[in-house]
Order: sequence, then C-alpha cells, then structure tokens
Amino acid sequence: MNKRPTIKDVAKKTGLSLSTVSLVINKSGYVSEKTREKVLKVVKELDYHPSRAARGLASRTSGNIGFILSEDHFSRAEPFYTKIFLGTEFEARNHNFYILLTTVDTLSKKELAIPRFLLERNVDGVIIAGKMDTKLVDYVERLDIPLILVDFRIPGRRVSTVMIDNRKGVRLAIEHLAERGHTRIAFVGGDPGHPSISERFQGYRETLEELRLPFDENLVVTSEVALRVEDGFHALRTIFEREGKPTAVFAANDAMAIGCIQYAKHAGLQIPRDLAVVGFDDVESTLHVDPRLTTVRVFKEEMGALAVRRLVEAVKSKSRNIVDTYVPVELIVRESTMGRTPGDGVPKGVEIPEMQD
Amino acid sequence: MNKRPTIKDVAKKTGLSLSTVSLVINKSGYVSEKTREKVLKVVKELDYHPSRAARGLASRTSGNIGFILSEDHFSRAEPFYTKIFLGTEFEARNHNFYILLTTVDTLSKKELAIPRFLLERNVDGVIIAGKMDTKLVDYVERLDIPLILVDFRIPGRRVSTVMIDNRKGVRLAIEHLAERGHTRIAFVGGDPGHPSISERFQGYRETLEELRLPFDENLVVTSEVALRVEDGFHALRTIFEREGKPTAVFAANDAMAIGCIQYAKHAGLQIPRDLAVVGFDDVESTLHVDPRLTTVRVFKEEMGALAVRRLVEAVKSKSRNIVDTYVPVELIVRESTMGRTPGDGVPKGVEIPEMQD
DNA sequence: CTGTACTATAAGAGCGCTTCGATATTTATT
DNA sequence: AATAAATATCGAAGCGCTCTTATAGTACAG
Repeated sequence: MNKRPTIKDVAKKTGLSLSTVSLVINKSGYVSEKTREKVLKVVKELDYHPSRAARGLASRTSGNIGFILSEDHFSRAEPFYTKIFLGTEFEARNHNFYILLTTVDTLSKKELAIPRFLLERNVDGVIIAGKMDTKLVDYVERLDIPLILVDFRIPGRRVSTVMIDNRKGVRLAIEHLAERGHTRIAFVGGDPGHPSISERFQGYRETLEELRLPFDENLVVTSEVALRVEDGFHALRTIFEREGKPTAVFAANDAMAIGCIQYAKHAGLQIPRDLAVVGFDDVESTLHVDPRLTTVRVFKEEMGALAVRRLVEAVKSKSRNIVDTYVPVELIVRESTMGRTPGDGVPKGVEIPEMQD
Repeated sequence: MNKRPTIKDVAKKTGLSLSTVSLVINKSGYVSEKTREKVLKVVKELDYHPSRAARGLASRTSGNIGFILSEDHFSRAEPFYTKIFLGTEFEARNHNFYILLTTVDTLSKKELAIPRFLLERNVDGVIIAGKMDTKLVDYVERLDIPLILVDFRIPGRRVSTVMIDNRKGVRLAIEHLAERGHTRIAFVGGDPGHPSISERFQGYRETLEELRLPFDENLVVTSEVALRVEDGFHALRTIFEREGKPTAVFAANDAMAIGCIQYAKHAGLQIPRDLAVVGFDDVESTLHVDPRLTTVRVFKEEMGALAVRRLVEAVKSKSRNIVDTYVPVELIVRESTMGRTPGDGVPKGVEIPEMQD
C-alpha cells in the first residue's frame, strides 16, 4: 500500500491547521473564500481523498445505508425487489452513500438474526423492503436510526413508507377489463400478510362494487401461500374446477399472471379470446410471454430512489418526520387482453424489451 | 443514539486490558482458554460488537469488497450480472464482508471516473464483472488491492479471473443441434470486444469443424453492437434475407435468442419444426417464452460466490497469486429445439419457474 | 541454576479524521 | 467610541479500535 496523502499533508502544504482543512472539506463553519480555494487547490494537487474509516470514527457516520430484504423475497429470482435495490443503489451514488444489502431469514422459526451492519453501527439509515418481521422494525427504531419501509407497512404503526398505489392499479386493470365487456373477473392472489397483496384484493372488491359487478367467491383464490408462477397455474386451475367460469383473470402479480397464461394454454383456452389476463408489477418477463401480458406498471427503481432520498434527508437533517409516499402506477395494455392472433410477430409500435447478455 | 458498549467496557468488566480483549476478538496471539471464555462471556452480556469504523481505522481494513460493473451492463434490466452480484452478496455474508456495488460509465468518452470506494480506501478487494475499461483494471492493480475479473479478461494480462467455460457450452449446444440433424446452424452474436462473446463465436467455429459441418458466412451476424432482444430479432432477419436459410440458430445469449424466437414467429416459422433456437446464459425469461428456450446454463450466483471466496483468501493471506477459475456449464434442453406442439400447456416433469411478486 | 523459548497479559502509541472551545479579527449596531 | 455579533482560524481532545513492544511467568534443556 503506497502512502496516500492525509489531511495532515494538506494542512502542511497549505500552511493551515487540520481543523480549517476539515471545515473546507465538510463545507461547514466559517471559512474565507481565499482559504477555501487554497485548500481545494492543494487537495486536487495531492489527489487527496479523506479516509472513510477515519471520518466514520470521528463523526460517527458511516456513509452507508442498509437495505434489508427477507430471504424469502430474495432467494427466488427476484426481479421486483432487485429492481428496487438497483434504484436505491443508483440514487445513493448521487448522495455519496453506499448501500449495504442484506437478507434476513423470516421463514424459519429460529431467533431473528440482526443484520451485522446494525450491530456494528455501520449504516446511517435503513430501508426495509417487502414484508418483514415486526421485531426487526422495532429493533431499528430503538436504535434511533432513520428507517423507511418500501412496499411494506405495519397497520397502526407510524413509520415512513414508500408504497405502491395498489388500489389505483387494480382499479385501472379491472376497469379496463370491464370496458372490454368482462363481467366475470377472477382474482388470483397470494400471501395476504403482505400489505400490497391485501390492498390489491381490497381494490378488486371496491372496484367491482363501483362498477356494480357481482362479487363471486368462486372467482377468488387467495389462500395460496406464495406468489410464484406455479401458484398462479394452480390457483387458476382451482377456479376453473369450480362453478361458473371467469372470462378474465386479474393476478396479484406478474409471476402468477404468467402461471395463469400457462394454465390457460394448458387448458386449450385462447388468450385473450377465451380468457383475458392482467398482471401487476410489470416485470421483465411480461414482455416475453406469449401473448405479452397486460399489467400494471410499477416504477420499481423509482421506489428505491425515493426511499434513499427520504432517508438521506432524514440523516442530514436529523429529523424524524414520518413521510408516506405513494408512487403512481400505469396500466400497460398488451396482447393478453387486447387480442391479436398469437404468434403474429412483432407489431409496429409495440415495445421491444431491453435485456442483455 | 444510546451509548453502545465499547471495548473499554469489556476490558473494565473483565478486569483485563484492552489489548487482551482485542486479541480474543480477533482470535490472534496467545490468550489462555480461561481469559478467552471470560471475555466472550462479558461480550455476550454487554451485547458488545466492535465498531466497524474503529477497526477499519486501526487496522486499515474495511470489511468491504467492491463490485464494479459497467453502466452499460447495468442500466438495462440485467438478469445476468445481477445474478452474479447476488451471488457475491450471499457469499460475502459468510465471510463477514459487505459488497459495495458501483457502476462505471464506459460508454461516454468522458474521463474515466474512479469509484469512490477506491479513492476512500473503503474496500479490501475488488471484483470487476463484464467488459471494462482496461484503465480501471490498471488503476486497481496499482493500488495493490486484490482484484478478480468475472466474465472478463484482458488478453496477455495476468489477473485472476472467474470465467464461463464458453467453448464447452457452445460445443454442447451445437452438438445437440447436429444430433437432431441440423447442418445449417446460424450464429447470432454481439459485441466481439466482450471476451465471453468472442469465445462463443470461436467455439462455434471449432465445433463446426470438429463435426465437419461447413462454415458459411451467410449464417453469421456478429457485427451488431449490442446483445439485446431486438438485436437478436434484427440479426436473424438479416440472415434470413441472405442466401441459404438456416434450420437452426445459436444465439450468443438468451436475450438475442428470444429476439430470434420473436423473429421466427413474426416470419411465420414454427419452432422448432422450421427453426430450432438455442441461447446461452439461462436467464429467467427463457422459461416464459413460448416455446421455452433451450439454452446453456451458466451458474451465475456461483460465479459471484467463487469470486468472493478467491478474493477473501487473497485478502486474508495477503498473497497475490493469480488464479483462473472456470465454472462449468450445462445444456438445458427445452422445447425450442425438442419440439412439442406449442401451447400444449405444462408437460409433467418440465420445470416450473420460480419467480415472485 | 542459568539460559532460551514459549505463553500470557499489559501499556501505549497511533490510525486519520471531526468537533468543541478558545482566540483573533472584522463588521455591524447603538 | 464602545460593545455586540459575525467571521475566520487554530489547538487539542477524542472517536474505538489494532498492534508493536514490553514485561512477566512457566517449561524445559543443558
């Protein structure tokens, strides 16, 4: 390790004290313009960069933000939360923070493991994404570290959140189906313990009511534990084995929607002629299934970025205001509801997905 | 911030000196079993955890590993490198390291920006994934920080790497196609500046030769800049506009393969009857396209994990051995080469993808 | 019984910064 | 002109660890 310049070297070369140099670097306190410039010039000359560890120790800040995700959400291919994470990462750079990612095992009944970055005081703020053991939320709050929940909330609890406008998303989807003449619209859900999922179900019921469409329990499956493709497949099969078939299905997320498409094909149904399918989230794969999936777009990266912005504000201002942020949604109409003959290629104007090696 | 216990508190409570406590915590030097236990007991009682910043400053280590990815690779939905990243993350936890992720803009002709974690000496080792400006590699090496390249290498340069066995992967794919009677196998490529991509092309040529199949330039497109779905679409169209159509196509990655499927459908071709398609990487979406894509599986998480393991070794042993690691590949045969009638649902035994909300 | 090697603990000097309080200087206020 | 307030710089005390060096006890060889 070749010797890097320290703040001492800068002080020596400028003829100023350590404190003054430090003031310049931290843009805090009173420093004359002249000295400021002198310091900055020398900093550049020496290519000086303060050591993160030293600053951290002296100022008890880390320059890191912790991102906590449940192992459950993470361990499967996680296009949704991964996108949120990438969004945080990108935004964090703008604020000179790094994101420390960690997962927490919430499934096994072992004692809750506290992320190491909390124990070592190695983060200035914490993001918790998706459903998470309340005990961990408690723990973070007791540390008095700024906290924000993304795509998660705890009923009756005052914590800052960044949430999807789930109700609106569902309304857009159901209205779209209703406009196309559907009256028997199935709902395929998943873990109702996840606030976003339960909100989607509530939105479904509300919208049916608004539109004066009948609610039929035979058209609903929410008891399935998970939210995976295969769960969508099985859930829709369950519905088709009951009385009174649907002509459209709304799935609480895209993975399940894709499972619905698979079941429909399996059952020899033409999409969207015999069955229209709508998903939620707008993950990558929705563009590659055949037919492409109509879905509710969620701005996942934006959610992460927003969370970081709120957190950085809180860290810098040392305030602990509670802020609830809703991110908007959009309905993306594709062939799974708007019918073209399957397999007729790439119509002009239809988006071509980006994806790479 | 409530006061957390420091090493001093542990020393006081045990009646030992700071140094002894430190020795116990770092498992270094001579400490009697009795003292060790006493210290650990008190550590537990106080719920003491050493401050990362303080250790960092004193020992000039950070407990972090830097992960550098080109902006180019990252900014699109990046199932491939994202998986590698997640693999590093998981493995890093086992070694009590955190991964600091950053991207570098390699496209614009601006001056190369050095990741902040390098300037601030905030990482103990560095992973560079995918194609990257050589200057950055030089920079890291000059810092004398352990470095490992993943899915990237620089010809004639001695740097540790974790590479895909690209040649073998291609051979498996081409042999599979040849076994099924194909003799006119197209190659759809991408950025030949990326070592993995150029190796795949070399593997293609070698295998054709081994199998005594003719090499026909009309069946090859490698000039396209990128590796996206749309590039696959256009590349295959280009080939079909030439003399002598292929009966099979090997795409250098899955995204392009999916583009090829889209083109084939667009052109009214039945897959695999009229055209067999094989990809490379085995990303998530290959399971959701119709027909499912035959592809070469790459153990992406494993690549990340291996890189971390190598790096941690290097950090701990302070050695600078050069190690080249190859990760194995597998051919995953699905319907894009093995023909079932499209749309016949989910055959038993065929994998159902995991994916979630 | 002295010397050497090993084992076990301690003392204390940093690591490279931030920050508090002190001091000095200038500018505004009455 | 006297005082208060704002501006500018500095000295020094840590922040909470690690690590080198010192000290002392113990074991064993000669």
